[in-house]
Amino acid sequence: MRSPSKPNAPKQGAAATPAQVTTVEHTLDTSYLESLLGYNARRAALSVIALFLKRMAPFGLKPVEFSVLTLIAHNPGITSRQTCSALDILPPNLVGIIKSLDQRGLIIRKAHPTDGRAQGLHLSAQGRRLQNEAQMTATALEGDAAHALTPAELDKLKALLRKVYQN
Amino acid sequence: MRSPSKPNAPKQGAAATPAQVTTVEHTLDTSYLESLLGYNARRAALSVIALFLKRMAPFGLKPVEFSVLTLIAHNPGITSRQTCSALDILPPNLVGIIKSLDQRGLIIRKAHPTDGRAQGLHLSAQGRRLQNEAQMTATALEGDAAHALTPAELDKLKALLRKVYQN
DNA sequence: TATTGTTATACTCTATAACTATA
DNA sequence: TATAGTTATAGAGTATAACAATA
Repeated sequence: MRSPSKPNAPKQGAAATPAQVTTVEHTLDTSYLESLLGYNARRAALSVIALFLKRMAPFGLKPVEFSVLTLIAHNPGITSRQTCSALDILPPNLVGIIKSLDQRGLIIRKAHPTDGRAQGLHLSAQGRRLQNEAQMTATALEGDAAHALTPAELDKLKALLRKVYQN
Repeated sequence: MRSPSKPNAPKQGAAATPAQVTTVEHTLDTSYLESLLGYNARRAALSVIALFLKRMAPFGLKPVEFSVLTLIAHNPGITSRQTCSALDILPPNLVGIIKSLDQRGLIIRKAHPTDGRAQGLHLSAQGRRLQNEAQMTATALEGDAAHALTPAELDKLKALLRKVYQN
């Protein structure tokens, strides 16, 4: 997470000391790194995810688990393989997640109607309830994670981000 | 990485099949996830970083190593502790990075002028050359990572991202 | 022959506790 | 007493190879 411990950011009231700054003043030059898309995207993502983790803790859901649950909710009968493609997860790494959600009684694995190898994923009644509450929490979190942005700016930001990673 | 294997994205030419889609058509509904800031920020960050990793491989630099090297280049004499704060890295995790850069002859650790516990970090001549080339590569990468965006959109995106994680 | 779900496994990243030497 | 750098270590996340069952 590493959130509540960042006493950085150039204090505005810092009376411009001439040249030699021998004191413990954190007047570091990070301007170049802050000009890079990857650096900014990663820092922003970690910041939002830190808040996500805190708010989702009561539901026992980490980001990927929420994504999987939400994907199943909106696509009943989806297979593991499709879930992997959609979320860019490797199949071996999804196995444990699915197993965990299954053991918690949140999802149900049914035999696939046409493909004997695959299995369709569905939410249980309990899973539907939890996903519904979690989704409302995630939606409410949006404004808080980007409290420095106007709603229009937030929409613009998300649209630009999608243009970066889609195709 | 997980880049060269994403045959997702709703194909435009897909003739709208009525209702029952039993074929292996990946018409998954990911619209809700794509409405979330955290999801979009993470996907975009991973996409940019994947390209970064590829382009920086010739220099033997991973994102964090590049960040550390660049921070030292622009702030000669910076301490490990300051580096940790600026990049949101935990001290134990920086030790190995510094040690590696030192053993590669890219940085030099000098005794801190006033604090006997600390040590100032500096680039060697070789480190300066490598950082310079890597920085030019990173700058050139910007446009390619966000080829779907105009230069103005890219600037706007980075400004919005900074507003999310700063303060 | 190719694909789905799976196991086993390795490698990286991130996090906590505790030590030493200096302040 | 607090801080800088460090060690050791645990836990999460991410990656590859290989297998059985089915297509």
